Amino acid sequence: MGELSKTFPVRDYNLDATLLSGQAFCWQSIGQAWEGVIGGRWVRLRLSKVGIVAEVAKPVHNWACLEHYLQLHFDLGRALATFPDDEPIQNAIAALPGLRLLRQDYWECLASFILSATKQIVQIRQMVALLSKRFGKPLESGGSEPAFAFPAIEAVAACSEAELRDCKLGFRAPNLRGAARDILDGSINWQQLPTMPSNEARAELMKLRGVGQKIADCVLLYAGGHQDVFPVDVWIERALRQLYFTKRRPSAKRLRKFADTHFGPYAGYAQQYLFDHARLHLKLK
DNA sequence: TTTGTGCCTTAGCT
DNA sequence: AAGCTAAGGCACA
Repeated sequence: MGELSKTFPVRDYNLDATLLSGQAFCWQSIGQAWEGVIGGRWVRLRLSKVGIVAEVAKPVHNWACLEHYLQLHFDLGRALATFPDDEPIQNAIAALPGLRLLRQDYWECLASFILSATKQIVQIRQMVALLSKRFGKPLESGGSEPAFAFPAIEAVAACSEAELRDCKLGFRAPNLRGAARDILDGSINWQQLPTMPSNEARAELMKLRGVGQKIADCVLLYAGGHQDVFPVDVWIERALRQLYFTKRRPSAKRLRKFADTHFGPYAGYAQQYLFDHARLHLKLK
C-alpha cells in the first residue's frame, strides 16, 4: 500500500532558507508549508519538530525521489567542517543555519538558469510558473491550485518562439528553445552529463547558446551534484570583493581562481552560504 | 590575451 | 511618467 504522507527525520535542515535560496524556482509558500513538484508529483512540504513532513496527492510506494531531491541523507556538518576558518564564511554559516543544496532535475535546472539572465528571483519564478501552466503536464494536486510539471524538453522544443515570449521570456526565448532542440538533436552529449567529470560536463553545456560558465556551473552544482563547483555571478563577485579583497579590486581571473581554490571540496556549498548571506544581510555595491 | 561596451527583453521600482 | 536596473551571454572593439 502506498502512503499519502510521510515524515522524514532530519536535523539541521532549514527548509525555508533552502527553498527560497535562488537554486530552485518552482516552490510556492502556502501558509506554513511549501508546495511544488518533485519527479512529476505534486508535493507539500513542511518542517515539524521531528523532521520534514511530505504530503502527496496520490499514494506513493517509494519516496527515494524526494529523499534524493532534498538530499536528506547528506551530512551537512561534515561538509561545513571542511570550510576555511575565516570570518566571512563562518559568519554566513551562522546567519543561515541548516541551509542545504538540493539535487534537481537536469532539464528543469538548465532551463531555469537560462531564464535567469538579468532577472530577479521573483521574475524567474513567474516565467517558470507560466511555462509550466501552459506547456507542462497537468498533475493531480493536493492543494487549492491546479499543479503542473515543468514542461518536458520535447514540449519546449515544439513551442514557437512567440509562444515562449508570451511567457515573458524576452530575449531568453530563443535560447531556451534552441537548448531544447539542440539536446533532442544530439548536438550535445546530454545523456552522459551525469556521469561526466565537471570540466567535460561544463564544456558540453556551454555549447548551448545562452549558456556560459555561470549557468553551466549552476547546473553542475544544483542538478549534477558537483559540490566543488563555485558559480560566480555578480552578487558573489561583489560579496567576494567586499569580504576578501578589500585592498585592491581583483581581476576576473584572479577572482575565479580564488573561488576555485580557497573553499575546498564543498566550495559549491560555501558559495550558497555566501550568496544568500550577501543577498539577505549585506549591503553590497 | 584581457577588459570594456552595447545589445538582447521585461517588470518593478523610483 | 520616463528612466533605470536586474543572479547573463555574446559579438565586437
